[in-house]
Amino acid sequence: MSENNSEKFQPAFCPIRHVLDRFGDKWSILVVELLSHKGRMRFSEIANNIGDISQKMLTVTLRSLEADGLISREFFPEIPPRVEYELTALGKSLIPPINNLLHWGQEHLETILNNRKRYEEKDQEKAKGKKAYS
Amino acid sequence: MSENNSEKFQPAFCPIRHVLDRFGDKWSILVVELLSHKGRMRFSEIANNIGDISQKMLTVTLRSLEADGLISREFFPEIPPRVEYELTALGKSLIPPINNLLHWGQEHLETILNNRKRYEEKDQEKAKGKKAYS
DNA sequence: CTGGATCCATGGGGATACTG
DNA sequence: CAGTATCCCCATGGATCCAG
Repeated sequence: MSENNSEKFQPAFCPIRHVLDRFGDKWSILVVELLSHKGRMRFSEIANNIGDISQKMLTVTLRSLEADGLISREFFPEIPPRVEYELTALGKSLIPPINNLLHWGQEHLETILNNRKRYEEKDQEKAKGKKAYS
Repeated sequence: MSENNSEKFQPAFCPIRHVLDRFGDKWSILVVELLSHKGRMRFSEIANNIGDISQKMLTVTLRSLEADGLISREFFPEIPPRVEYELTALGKSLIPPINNLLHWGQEHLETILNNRKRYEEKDQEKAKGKKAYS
């Protein structure tokens, strides 16, 4: 009985965990979103558009997205070399759900920031109250 | 001109970054998802359902979700004490976009895992090829 | 230009002990 | 039971140098 209560959130069973592990990093979703707007892009283009990503993290992110089949990588053996990235069909299928989430974020961002601010103020009051006692 | 190219992904300008910062951690989305299924839950209930979250991280996660106004926290001064968490209206509004993303994940998880596997194999072949040369 | 390889600092997050 | 406080480790990710 007690076994049946803990059904589907235990790490082993649930695919949700895989998804969250996949997009839990700061950059993956951002890169996908970026590529969805600009289409085909070069390495340095992506780096410049994001601004504050190190080239190491960009490389790692692109590799893992490529490994999952979300983006394609085309290498041009020119001098200087050129590499272009693009969303695959699978990658494109990810755009709608991502946009939903981002849209929700834009819609509620102000509310959330206000909530956060109020919460911090309440926290400081409590801290004051404690200090007044001692 | 060159300024106009880098429009909206720079950290300062874009609300997307706030969203990603908010949900970039491993646990927030999982807790929201869990609460959306079970409704009102106690601290230890959440911990048990997730399984492999430390009580520290659960506390931190719950606090930040509460700070953003996504969940409500009710404390019962009994002995032993009891605390119950629940999604707020704002928190509930987050369920559909999250479910979309998770649904996408479930649908494509197998494909992704296969892609990843094939990618690793290709990687190993390349490594072998290199060694054969030297 | 596009990375790979390495070194290294930071902080996220676990383990443990303690409190109300 | 539901945290808080502390210590501490290790992965994440930045900086730098090197290669094709």
